[in-house]
Amino acid sequence: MTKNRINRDELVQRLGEHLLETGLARSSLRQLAQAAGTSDRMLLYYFPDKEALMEQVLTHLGHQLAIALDAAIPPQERLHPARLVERIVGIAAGPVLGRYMRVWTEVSAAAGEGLAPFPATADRIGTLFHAWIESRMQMPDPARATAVASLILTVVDGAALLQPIAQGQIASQACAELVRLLEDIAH
Amino acid sequence: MTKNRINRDELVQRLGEHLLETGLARSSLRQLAQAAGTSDRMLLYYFPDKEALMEQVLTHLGHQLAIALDAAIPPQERLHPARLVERIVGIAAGPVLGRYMRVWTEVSAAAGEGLAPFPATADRIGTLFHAWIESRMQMPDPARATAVASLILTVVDGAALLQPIAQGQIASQACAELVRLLEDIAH
DNA sequence: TCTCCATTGTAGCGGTTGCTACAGAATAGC
DNA sequence: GCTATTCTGTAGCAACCGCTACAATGGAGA
Repeated sequence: MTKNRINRDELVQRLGEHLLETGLARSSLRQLAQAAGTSDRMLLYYFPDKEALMEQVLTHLGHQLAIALDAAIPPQERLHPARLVERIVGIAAGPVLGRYMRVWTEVSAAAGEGLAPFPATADRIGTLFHAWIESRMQMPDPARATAVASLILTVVDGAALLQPIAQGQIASQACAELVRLLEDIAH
Repeated sequence: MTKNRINRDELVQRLGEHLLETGLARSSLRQLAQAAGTSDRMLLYYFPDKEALMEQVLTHLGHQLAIALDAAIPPQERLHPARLVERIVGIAAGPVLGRYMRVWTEVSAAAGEGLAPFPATADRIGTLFHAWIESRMQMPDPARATAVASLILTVVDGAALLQPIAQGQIASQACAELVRLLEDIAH
């Protein structure tokens, strides 16, 4: 039928890349367009408005996150909570999850202020991340597993938020201390 | 000498109140001015620019936070880490710290993007909060006390960030699980 | 009363924001 | 080739942003 010059999916991918690279604050329609190699006019041709654009790009980044996480720890693998935290911290220091977490803090903060479409998007991605952590955890008691997964997610997010403070010392200390505390959980 | 119609300190206080109430995102000079009962023109008479204004208002909020914390747990009191977390969570649910945490997540996220003056301000307030937690903690080993304080601060901040997700369930589960884990630390 | 200076209002600057009207270009199906 | 539809560039809208020029106000000291 139609033969788009620029594939719409590729557009979303480029926009996501720009978001990861420069953050939510520096992402006006014109800035996004320039980064993707088009014009703001075209962005509003492919998407009804900026809100819808943002939602789709963030959803795409969510899928990308899920893929990266599954690649780092395959679905059948189960880890002791302490080992899981160590692995996640290792991933979070890398280039993939590291850039993602910076954007994620901005999205969550915007969600806290109720700015559309961030509340709904943040809820989806946060829930996804939480479910992934829980699914990779080796823990007999399922209820406890949910609670521990919540703690791990909270520490990882808090660490991302505190990254710019005290040269990241507080964040890394927190992760190390969490590992120490989780060590005593029964295997 | 000069008899200011509107006291400058009261101006800072009103601006801080507006920040707590409506967040960083809805705080243009005109919006701030209206909330404080003046004009944007006057804000730029009292402050050299918006950056300086923001820095002073956030510093004021930092002092206000310190006072609220000291009032909740007096300086000579020392608590077991698990009890301390319970107390902080109780305070954070209240009207004073609750509103503050919402703004704090925005400030930290902006600091992560390097937008002036937030990196410096976030660093100061984060360090202050961390020192306060450590100072209220009863713990023989000082090095461990620093690490545990980092973990507590990280969980509290992460919980604030995750507040809008899953109706706050993840955040509250995380705090409860942290208390459980800290319970085993020697008194 | 007069002068001086801190304070304030009015108006507007140049720039950015999200978004749109309109026309032209390209590309399909026939 | 013709037409209908899809795509895209140009130009600009109204609203907002941080900030400023300029003039008026008003109270205090002389």
